[in-house]
Parts: sequence; C-alpha cells; structure tokens
Amino acid sequence: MGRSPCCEKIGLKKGPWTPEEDQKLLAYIEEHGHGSWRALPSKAGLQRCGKSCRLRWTNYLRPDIKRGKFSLQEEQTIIQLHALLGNRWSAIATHLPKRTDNEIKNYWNTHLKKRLAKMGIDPVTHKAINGTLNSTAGDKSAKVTASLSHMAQWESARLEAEARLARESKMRIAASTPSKLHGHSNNPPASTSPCFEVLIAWQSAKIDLESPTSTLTFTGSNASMMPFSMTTGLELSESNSHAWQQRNDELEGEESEWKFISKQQLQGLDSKETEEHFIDCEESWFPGTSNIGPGFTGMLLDGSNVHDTSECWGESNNGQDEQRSQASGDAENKNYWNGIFSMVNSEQPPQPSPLL
DNA sequence: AAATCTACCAACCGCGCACTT
DNA sequence: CAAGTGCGCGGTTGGTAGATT
Repeated sequence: MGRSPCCEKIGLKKGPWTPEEDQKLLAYIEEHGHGSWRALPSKAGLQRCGKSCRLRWTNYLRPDIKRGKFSLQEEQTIIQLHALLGNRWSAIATHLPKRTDNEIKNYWNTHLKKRLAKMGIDPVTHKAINGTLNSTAGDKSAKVTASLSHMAQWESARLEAEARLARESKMRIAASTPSKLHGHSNNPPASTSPCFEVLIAWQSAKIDLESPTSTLTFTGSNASMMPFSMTTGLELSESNSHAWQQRNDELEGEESEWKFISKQQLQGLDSKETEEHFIDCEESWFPGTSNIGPGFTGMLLDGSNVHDTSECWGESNNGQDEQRSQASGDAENKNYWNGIFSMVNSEQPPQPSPLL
C-alpha cells in the first residue's frame, strides 16, 4: 500500500534544533502533552515535522533521560542484551532506565562493537572469531550458542508481555487519570511494574517446558494457563483459578520451591506493594540466583564462567553421572531459567568481566 | 597554520505494524 | 477487506569537534 508522507516537507525546518525550538516544544508538551505528533508542530508554533518533534522529545528533551558516559554496568548490560536480542535497541533500552534506544545504538556502534571486535569477538554473533578466545570458551561455544538461541526466544516472549503490559497500563492510565506526558513507548513509566506480568509470562511458559534444549515457541497463548489473564491484569475466574490450582498442585511436588501467587495475595496489593512483593519473593521464586555469576558476557568471554553458568543453566557434566543428571533434570531446568531470568532482570551490579 | 582524518552523536529516512475508517 | 493514518523502530547520514599529519 502506498504511503503518504508523514508531513508536508516544504517549508519545514530540518537539522539541529535551536534552544528556542526546544523551549517551544518543551513548553507545549508540558502544558498539553504531545497528543498527536502530526498536529503538534503547528499547535506549538514549530516549523518542524511531527516526527522530528517526537524524536527530539524522546531522545533529548524528555525529563527522564540520563545523559553522559555509560557506566561499566550499563556497558555490560548492553552487551549481554545485545547477545540476547540483537539490534533490538528499543527492547534493550527498556532494561536501561533513562537511556534512549538511539543513545544505546550510537554507543554500541561507536564503542562497544569496536571493542568486542578488538577482543576477537564477533559483535553480531557474540562468538569468538576463529578461536581467538581460549580453547575452553571455544569448546563451550556450541552450548553457549544453543543457550543463546533459547534465551533470545524466551526473551522475545517476555518482551511481548512487557509491551502488552505497557499498552494496557497506558490505556488504564488514560482512562482513569489523564496524564499529560503520555506515550513514552521506549521507557514505560517507572510506576508500572513489568516485573509482575513478566514473571507470570515466565511462569506460564515454564509449564510447557520440556527441557532446556527443546525447541518450543511461545506465542502468548499460554495465557489461559496463567493464574490470571494477561489481558485483564488481575482477573481470574473461579473455574480458571481452580484449574490453575490443580496444575499448580501437580507441579508442586517437583517444583516445591516455585512459588505461585494466589488471587487473594494479588488482590490485596496495590501496584506499588505488588512490585515490592515481587521483589521480595524473587528470591524464593529463584533461589540462589544471586550467585549466578558475572552474567552472559562473562560466560562468553571467560572459560571458567562458561563452566559456572552452564551449571546454572542446567547443563549436565558431560554425562559423567548420568543417573544423577537424570534425577536432577528438573532442578537443572529450573536453574537454567533462573539463570536467564536473573541475568536479564538482575538489579545487582555484575562483576566486571575480565575482558572489559 | 592548514589540511585531512577520525570519532561522535543528533537527526533523518524508510519501513512495518497497529489501529481506524 | 482495503485504504488511510499515526507511530515506533532500526539503519543511515551529515555536521561538528578534536586529533593527527
């Protein structure tokens, strides 16, 4: 289908924004919200395309933007998430509060990509280039690659859930308390808790988990197996509740330490409390995750870490102890996903990677 | 001092998706 | 269902400042 230009190009200014233009845009959005970007420039008295205004706002003028040098932790997060997600900068940006996708993309292209290349790591695949890295890491590369593939798959599912939450949250906010500064798709408002729904998505997905190496797809249809509907937030019919509880009970034996949040627990919490509750319970959901290690980057770059994390992710020790491996399969599966979850959502500073 | 190179990053462009008509 | 519209995303470009020759 053909596409009309986003705005009349004739007579519209391009190029760097002046302080006066910034001031106009800022003042207008602070007073009215951005509303329709297409209509904004004329209303705000700007000779700019709406798209340009949106870009200027989201990448520069927004008040919740952190500028300046990236910290080591931020760098590591970017590398780890890039290994998981590839060039999905907006998705990566959701894990780096106050950083924009554009800024992250620029930083990757100008700094991190080159640095990885220098270290002998392919910045696209995050794999060693022709055995540049030590042999231990090379030996594990197949496992790492397989894990990567699954992590990316599951992270995509997780992001779907996050995106859905953001949309619904936005709608709820719009319906209840009109907010002037709405529509920050790159960085969902801090007051919402992706963590909550994300955990549900992870939990529901886990139910279908066969093994860490299984090839499965998660399309969100698993919502029916969740303790409450993804689409309605905290709703749960009695029948579904019962069915869920049954499923929960079935899993209880082998998954005893996996905690499920009851409807009553959920309803008794407001959003903030809910978030805090989940922060609190994260430890019990994912016991021992604080010792996951230096994260994916470390695993990629450091052979010793490969060993450590492969244990966390449920890799058996090369069939050396088949029986024990079989018996501990469930626990390993659990640790596998615990490790991924911990890496992606961990709030604690990762240990410095030896090669960074 | 001037010319050239390099790095950086704000901004632009085109595409695709979701929603509306 | 098709066309139109708005918006977000990712790739790319172009201007500028600093470094080097």
